[in-house]
Amino acid sequence: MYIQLDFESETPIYEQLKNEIIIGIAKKQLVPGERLPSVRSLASDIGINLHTVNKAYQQLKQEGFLLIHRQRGVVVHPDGAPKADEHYEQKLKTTLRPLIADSYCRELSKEQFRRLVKSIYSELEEGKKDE
Amino acid sequence: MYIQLDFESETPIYEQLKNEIIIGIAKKQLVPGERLPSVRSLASDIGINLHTVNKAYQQLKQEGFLLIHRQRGVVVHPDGAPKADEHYEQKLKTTLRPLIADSYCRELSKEQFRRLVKSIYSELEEGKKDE
Amino acid sequence: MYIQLDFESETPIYEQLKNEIIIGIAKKQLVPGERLPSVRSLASDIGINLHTVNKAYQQLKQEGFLLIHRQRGVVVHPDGAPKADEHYEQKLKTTLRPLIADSYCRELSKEQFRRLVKSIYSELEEGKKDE
Amino acid sequence: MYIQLDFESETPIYEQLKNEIIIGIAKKQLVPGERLPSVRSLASDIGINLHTVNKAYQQLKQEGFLLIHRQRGVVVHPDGAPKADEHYEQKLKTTLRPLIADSYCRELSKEQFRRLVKSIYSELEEGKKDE
DNA sequence: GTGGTCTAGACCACA
DNA sequence: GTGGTCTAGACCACG
Repeated sequence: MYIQLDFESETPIYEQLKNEIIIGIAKKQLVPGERLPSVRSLASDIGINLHTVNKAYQQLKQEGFLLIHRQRGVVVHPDGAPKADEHYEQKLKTTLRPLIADSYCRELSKEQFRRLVKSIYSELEEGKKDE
Repeated sequence: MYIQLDFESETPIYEQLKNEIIIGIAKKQLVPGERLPSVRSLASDIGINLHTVNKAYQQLKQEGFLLIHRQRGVVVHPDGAPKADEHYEQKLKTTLRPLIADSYCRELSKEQFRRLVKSIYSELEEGKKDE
Repeated sequence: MYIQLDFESETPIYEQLKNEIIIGIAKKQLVPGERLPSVRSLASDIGINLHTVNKAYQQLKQEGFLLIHRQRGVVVHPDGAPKADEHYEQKLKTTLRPLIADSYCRELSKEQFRRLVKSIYSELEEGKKDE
Repeated sequence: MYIQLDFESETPIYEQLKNEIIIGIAKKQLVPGERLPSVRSLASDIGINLHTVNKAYQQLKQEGFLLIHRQRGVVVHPDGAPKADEHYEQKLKTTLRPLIADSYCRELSKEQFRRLVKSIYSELEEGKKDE
């Protein structure tokens, strides 16, 4: 699994890292129960700070994506991530609204938006092969 | 036009304000050429600092949504926002990917996602009435 | 003589107006001794504030481009503008330096810059015809 | 690299600072990838407010001269500034026109102007030595 | 009265 | 220690 970070991005590195891991899980490149590199080794692999990796891991644990065992280290949560509920949908909607409003102002058509979303789903579902 | 801000949110106030304005433009509650409140009056209306409003205005000007007219003050750009191009779509895709991956992990179905997007488009298109 | 103002420009209107008049003089569309419209009429023609026109006229008088008679009104200075001296050249250089540095960083070649300057001189010298 | 500001000037401090940095880049006293002082240290060095420095940095980032790197701080953009295009040339011409018209009225000869421009190019190209 | 500039000082997120 | 955000208050240029 490749982890691509952009050090010039507005998005904090730990956020980017979280995203990459979540995408990895969505693509099934990381499967439930699978072990992730240790904080230390991942940090040195990517060339970032220990604390940064740790922050990403901790938050993903908090959100139910990862489990952190004392012995077995960090693993993808065997039961999968918590399921989307009403509250989750509302939050997602609040995030999506400004993005869609912006694209709407720029005259990106509904159809174009739909295609864009579809292409992302394809990426995720075809993802296993890219590993 | 109502502007609702969440002062507890992680999202900076000026970002929320930018979003509200963009949504207002998308809903056609703010029309091209229309004048926006002065930084001072809007700031005191919302109960925030004028510099915060100014930052939002400046960035929206920079992005092509607003114009600073020497006689009419701050106005919605008469020509509308810059049109979406290939680069814009790529940026949007990069923003959307982690959101979709996350919802995918949480087993939010494609159909549910589609409905969510559709409901946002409805909001925007019906928006004029809410004014 | 056409006066084109951009109300969205960073440049103050009175500055733009001054520039237009100076360009008019350079192009000999305005000749020494020629009378300019009154503050009042020019202001209403262009659709700007009296004070704005007045400010432009006053500064041009200060700089030696115009004469303001009580009876004859505002006229182009019969003796022409004050000649460039060493101090003037230094000031010009200070203004030009950042412009050239900027274009230099953007890899605009010396030759391109030279052509650009030349095209402006041509405009000025051919200007009489455009009147 | 020396930064000389004139606190009495009409030109805003942040503008002067931007100009100094651009000149520094043109002179290759600041090279692509090189790190700039932090807003705080530069501000205290020059004796101005950190927000003023920040404004200059932000605008230069926006214009493509600088990059904010999460690890290395503020750096000169590794790819150099964006290249001059047709639009840039037009903008430059608009800026140059009044300057040239003014000097033309004051009977500064084309040749004198040419020499002045040339001397600025020399400054820039010899600049490395002045460091 | 409008936006633009500048200062000062505080708190926070990030790495 | 870095930049990012927010507040507060002052002065000025512009129209």
